[in-house]
Amino acid sequence: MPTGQTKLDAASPPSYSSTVPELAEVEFYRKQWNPGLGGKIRAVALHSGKRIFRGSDTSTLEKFLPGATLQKSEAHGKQMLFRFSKQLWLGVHLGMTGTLRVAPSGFQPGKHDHLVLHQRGRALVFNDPRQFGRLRFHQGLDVPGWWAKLPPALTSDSFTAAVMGKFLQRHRQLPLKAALLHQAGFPGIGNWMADEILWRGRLHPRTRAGEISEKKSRELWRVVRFVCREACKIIGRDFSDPPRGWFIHERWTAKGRCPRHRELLPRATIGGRTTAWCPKCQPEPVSRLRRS
DNA sequence: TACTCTGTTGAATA
DNA sequence: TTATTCAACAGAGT
Repeated sequence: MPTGQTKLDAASPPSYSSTVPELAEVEFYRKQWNPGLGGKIRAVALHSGKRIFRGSDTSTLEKFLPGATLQKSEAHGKQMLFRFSKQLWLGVHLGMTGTLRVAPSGFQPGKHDHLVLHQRGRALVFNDPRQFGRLRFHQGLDVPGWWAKLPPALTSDSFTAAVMGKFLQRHRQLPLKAALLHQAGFPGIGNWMADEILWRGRLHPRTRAGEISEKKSRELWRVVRFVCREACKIIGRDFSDPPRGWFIHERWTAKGRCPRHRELLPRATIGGRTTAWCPKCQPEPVSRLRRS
């Protein structure tokens, strides 16, 4: 191995600090099972009774999935849906610590490998130590109801500035940071993406969602689109680092500095999550200052 | 050893 | 109806 290289295989965690799956990371993990597309499931191994399967009957999964063929997969925000023959579906949410990977045949599941789909020549593995994720089994001609009801994907044509504006108005009292984390309006946005978006939009994370001007709202919409598209291109492809100059690189430690002018970034819990911002680019909203 | 921190979702509470 | 808080969980760090 060349000097200075970390020991990483193809499906290993990212080199930057976020291991938590958001929009782009989910897309990356979805593709990890691609080698199994078109392949028949020969056997299933799972940890029944684990929280990860909440709401699903694992015995029917064990009964019906063997013999079925993996046909297709899709990602939508933080959700994934795997379609099998025989009208079988597997919904996957990675939570905070979930991953998908391919292992060699004969794979022996470890403590946190809660689901293993054995195919000829390989095993499709779902691993999640903390089990904040979820596996949902569904039988039926149509996609599961929860999948059909997902809000417009942020990179799709149906996520318009008007749709976003309406959502912000409905939750006008929420700090923008909390609104961006709301999966019903911004499916796929997580903590680092929310901070990245607010920094680029030059909006303080505590700004109330209903408080921003039409113009600012439109800018925010453009930034949401940009960050989602770029992240999918960069991270979603092969888990590469976003380029220098992205806020993501600075927001992890107390020593982070604004990429624009090296201002030290304060950190606080906003919307229940650790949040970093630049006081120079993202001034505190006026209405808040008056109130306090 | 014991304690804190991590960040997602959904249930409970206000 | 919407906003806020907290439990679920496991491991790394102090």
